[in-house]
Amino acid sequence: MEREDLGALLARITRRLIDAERPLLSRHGLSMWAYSALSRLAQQPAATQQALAGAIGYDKTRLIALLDGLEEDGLIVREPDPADRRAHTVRLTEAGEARHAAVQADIRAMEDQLLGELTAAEKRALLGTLSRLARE
Amino acid sequence: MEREDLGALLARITRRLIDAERPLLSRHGLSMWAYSALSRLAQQPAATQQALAGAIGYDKTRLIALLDGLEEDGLIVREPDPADRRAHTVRLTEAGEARHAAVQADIRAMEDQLLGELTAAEKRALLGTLSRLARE
DNA sequence: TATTGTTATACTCTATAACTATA
DNA sequence: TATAGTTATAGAGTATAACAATA
Repeated sequence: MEREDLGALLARITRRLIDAERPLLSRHGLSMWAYSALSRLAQQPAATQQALAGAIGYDKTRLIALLDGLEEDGLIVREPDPADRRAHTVRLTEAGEARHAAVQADIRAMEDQLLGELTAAEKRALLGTLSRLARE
Repeated sequence: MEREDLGALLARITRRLIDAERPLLSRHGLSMWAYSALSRLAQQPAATQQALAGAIGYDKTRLIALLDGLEEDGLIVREPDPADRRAHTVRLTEAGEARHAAVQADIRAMEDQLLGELTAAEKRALLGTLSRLARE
């Protein structure tokens, strides 16, 4: 059995993908973590900043500065939760939704090119299996 | 199309895998990069340290301290290349081979458990597709 | 007493430049 | 002059602890 470790395979592919995403993101003025937060918020607003941090696997203390920047750019808004005044809800603005959609379109195009050599069935199988593994 | 970005999927799975590997590696007294270097050297010795750094995607300046530690532990040996006395070849010792084999066995077992819910055919398809994507 | 958001601090990791010895 | 290995230094990224406001 001369195969590579699964972790080594995934790490190499992930690194390639990140290298390809970096210039796309920087062209839109976003860091990787900023895009990660926007993507999460595009699915659903966050009830607390801590929940958002947990959802994207980021640290709550580092999230502060990240959200500060996104808010300054008008891409998100923080609003105090009337029910619990310690907490702040976080949601995308219209500009934030537009920015996220534009970046995601670029990233999907890049991914499609990378997966170009796969057949449609292979692509479906890959994405399906990865989704299952990620969900657990 | 409500799927997640490929990069986001891969990053999540890779992080899960790394979290699962960390305790295994530390039980064997190895860092992630140390294991990465041992894995590469188990495939073939390195003609130069720079070649090894390139092969595992690490920085040549950071590789120094890593190899210092591995050499001190008796897992690798550096030998000056008689043909070019600037260069050092790097290869595993017997102890290095044994250590690598032991760690890899643990990691493979963990991976198999993680992939446990997949059928044999799905596993083959996944590893095959990932290998192709990693190779390019 | 516990939790949310926040700040400050220390620590680790990574990138850059420069040195030496060879070629 | 260019390259392999090395060292030193600066910068970015990350983790830990502590604080104020609220529950």
